[in-house]
Amino acid sequence: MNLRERKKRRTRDALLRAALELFATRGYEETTVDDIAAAVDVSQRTFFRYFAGKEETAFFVPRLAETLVVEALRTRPPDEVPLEALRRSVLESWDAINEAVVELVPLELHMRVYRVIESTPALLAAHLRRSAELEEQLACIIAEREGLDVDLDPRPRIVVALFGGVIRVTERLWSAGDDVTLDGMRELTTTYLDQVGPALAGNWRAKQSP
Amino acid sequence: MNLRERKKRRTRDALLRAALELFATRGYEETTVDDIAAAVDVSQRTFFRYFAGKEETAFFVPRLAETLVVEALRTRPPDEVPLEALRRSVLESWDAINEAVVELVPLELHMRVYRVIESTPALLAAHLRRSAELEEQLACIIAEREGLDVDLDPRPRIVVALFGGVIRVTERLWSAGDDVTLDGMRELTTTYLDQVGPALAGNWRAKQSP
DNA sequence: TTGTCAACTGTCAGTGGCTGACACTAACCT
DNA sequence: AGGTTAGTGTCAGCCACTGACAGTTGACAA
Repeated sequence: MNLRERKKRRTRDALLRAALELFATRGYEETTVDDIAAAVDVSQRTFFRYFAGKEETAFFVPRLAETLVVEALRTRPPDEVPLEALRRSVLESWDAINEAVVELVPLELHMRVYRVIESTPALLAAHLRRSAELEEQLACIIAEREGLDVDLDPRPRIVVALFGGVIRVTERLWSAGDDVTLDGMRELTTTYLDQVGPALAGNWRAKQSP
Repeated sequence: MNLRERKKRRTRDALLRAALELFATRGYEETTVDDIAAAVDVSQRTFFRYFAGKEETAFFVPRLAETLVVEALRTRPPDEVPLEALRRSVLESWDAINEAVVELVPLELHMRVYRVIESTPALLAAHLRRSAELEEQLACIIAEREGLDVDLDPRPRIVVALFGGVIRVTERLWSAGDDVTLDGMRELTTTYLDQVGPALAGNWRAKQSP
């Protein structure tokens, strides 16, 4: 790797870490791009040569995670039932994310940034849009696995929407709670997904005391 | 009603219509706040005294719709099963929205704006965030109906997430298709919701030819 | 080693969304 | 009619972001 390339990577990493650190401590809206650039001692213009916008820095890790989930689902054994394939893809991709990024952005920092994302309207909106795009990709893969046409058969999109909803709920609970380990997340996800069947079974009150 | 109040309402309505019309024809990002203000012949500053931001004008109708759905769900008979109560609330609120707003923003204009919302990343993101907030409210109401605690029992949030997912999918199909009537939407929603059960039943391939 | 090319960076000027401060006008009320 | 209050315009300024141009620094060959 070139000196040039190394230098580039170094300033990009520095910008990224500075941004995330500032977001996590001071808050997203309270952090200006000038602040981030100043913390790395480059011009504001340079920041925008590495990132398309302030937002992009906040979603660096989530972005990686998304690509890994897609990859994981693509390589799942085709005999698995859709919901099961999705669940396993997510669970297995978390390890990959952690390995790939822990040097650059420690899990603890990522957690703090995630809380900022959820509590900052503009970031939350962006997060949900990204999730929607991811779900669209996943629906297409599921449809292909099952030999269906996404535009003719609604079921792929429906399962993925349901799955995505559950994931979002668990993510929120996870980041709000105090067990911010990977195993905690795994456990939470599993129990919630197991609730899906019962939740749709109809009359809950009748089912609670049989 | 005062002369003052009438004047206020008139400029607000004028700003709203001008904004929506411009969004629908020229596009959201291609329309500046100055354009909107100029179309009504007021200063830019005045625009911001009526709307918190450019975005708010785009979501004027959706905002009304949200409050109506919440109201509808609140007054649903308590013996209905959750998914059914949700479905009926949405279906019945559409008529109310149409009545309440058709003078100010004709259905046809609203449709064009809706397509702009879906094709403009920033607006789509905002739309999804609003939906998420609405779903949170609905989950709380459902939980109350069923005598549950939203934070202890995951099922209210799960059904609402599923329901919301289906609604979003149908909305997209509806606005993309050519039957943009209310009845078309009603029909689409009904059929899609009926697919929920089968979609989760497990192995689709085995079920397709029994 | 040196000179050339290409890539990276800084500076500057400008746009668009949005806000605070202040002065001005017009509607309200007595 | 005259004082009060609400609504408006103007101006100045912040922040995210972009294009244009010039300066600097690593890459590579002669």
